[in-house]
Amino acid sequence: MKKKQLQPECQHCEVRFKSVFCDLNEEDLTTLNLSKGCNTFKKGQLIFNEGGSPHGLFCVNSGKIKIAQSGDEGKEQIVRFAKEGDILGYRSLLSGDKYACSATAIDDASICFIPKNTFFGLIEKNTNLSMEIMKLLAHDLKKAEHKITDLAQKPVRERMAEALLFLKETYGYENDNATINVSLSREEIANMVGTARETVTRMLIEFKDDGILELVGKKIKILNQQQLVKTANVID
Amino acid sequence: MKKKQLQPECQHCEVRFKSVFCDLNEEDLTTLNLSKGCNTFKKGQLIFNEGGSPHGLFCVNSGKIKIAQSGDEGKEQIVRFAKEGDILGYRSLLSGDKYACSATAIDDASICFIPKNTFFGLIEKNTNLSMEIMKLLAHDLKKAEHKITDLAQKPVRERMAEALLFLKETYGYENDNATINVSLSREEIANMVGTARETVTRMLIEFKDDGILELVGKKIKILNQQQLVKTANVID
DNA sequence: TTTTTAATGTGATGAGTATCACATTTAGTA
DNA sequence: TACTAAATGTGATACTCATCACATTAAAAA
Repeated sequence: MKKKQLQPECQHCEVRFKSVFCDLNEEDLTTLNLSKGCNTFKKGQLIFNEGGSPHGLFCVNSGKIKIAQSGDEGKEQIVRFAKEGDILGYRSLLSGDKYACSATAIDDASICFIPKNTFFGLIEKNTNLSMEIMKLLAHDLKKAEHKITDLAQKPVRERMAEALLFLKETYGYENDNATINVSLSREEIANMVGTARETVTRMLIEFKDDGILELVGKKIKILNQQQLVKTANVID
Repeated sequence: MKKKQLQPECQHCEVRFKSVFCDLNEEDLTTLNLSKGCNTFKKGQLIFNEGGSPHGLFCVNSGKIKIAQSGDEGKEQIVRFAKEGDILGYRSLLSGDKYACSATAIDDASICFIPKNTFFGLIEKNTNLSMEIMKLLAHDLKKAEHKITDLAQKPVRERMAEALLFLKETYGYENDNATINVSLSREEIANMVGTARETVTRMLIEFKDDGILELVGKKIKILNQQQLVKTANVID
């Protein structure tokens, strides 16, 4: 029986090349590897909590994560998602704030933790890493501002369609090349779109009746992507 | 008669200390000064346009600027504001995209332009500058995600109150220590809050009737800040 | 399995706010 | 100054979508 590799090495990390650490040299990689720790999280488990102090950076080995903040009367608002190769907690770490969001596993996940000092040390040495982080933040900001415009101006039906396309972009398809590779509750979808759970149910059924989707439990299969794009009414 | 200083020097720039360039050394400052150009913009004038290619960074000497994108059916959505000491166009420049927003002067402005190469050169040399940019982006992202949650969950009245507090934070008061130091049309306020022009009118009158505000033309005077904060229903 | 709990579906109802149409005021221009 | 255009105010109306209440189904626990 093969021994379970609880502490994978950064030098041989498969997802590193998809990450901001893709260009690190051997020396830095060793530093990173020696100071990092790896943990597993069960589906539903909290990774970090809104209001807490960041002590480092999380680096996702595998699994799916939602990043959300609590709004009016504690209602969850999902603002981002993460997957393997993504990092978590960088926003708060860089701005020096407490966490403005919490991160929760929406699937079993394996996540490394990189202490604050190690991370800042790497940034200081490594212009390329800084650049990657800036690109990441700039990309997040673009997405966020696009979402602001959507929320302010688009009806639920369009936002719903756009959300499904976004989930497909983020997590891809299952083997059938049609089913979105993530399971979210209707409520989570609502908290992502900015609507009520009941409205999500109704919209999904509408889309199904229009022949755009097929629904099997929490799984969503896209039957007519073109129609979905049209429904989303996206310009870009 | 004193000669008009069309090309102010970075070395003696008053607003530099409020900016991301606050820690630049003399050498870098000279580089910056030699390659930069300075322009004036009239109220209403476009500084850069959504869809255009960024060739550099703008640095605001004086004036007030709105950063907006066009959403559904071309409707303007204001996503950020800028003032003296702020930089413009960094998001697109860093992510390598075309401009996702346009920037327009909402007051006569004086703005320097820093060529792309100069800026990236400075970033490469200057860890501290990178860090400042990262902080800036992280801060913007935090604000944007907060706004997402607001738009998704709060009623117009609360968002309206929050917008007024935000404008006061950004541009401060006039000499009377009560009037918000910026003039926006009702429509611009609507495009900031994510509501209709008519609703802005009604909300402002509501606030006035509640004794929270005084309205003189486009100027808004805050009479009862405490009540305004309560109305905004902000947690943080 | 049975029992319990959570998640989802469904119809009815109403609140919040957009939209429309037009009056009125303000600002810009001749 | 008068004239024109733009911005703002105002009431009526309509419509999207949240909310509530409850039925139904699925998942978890006993």
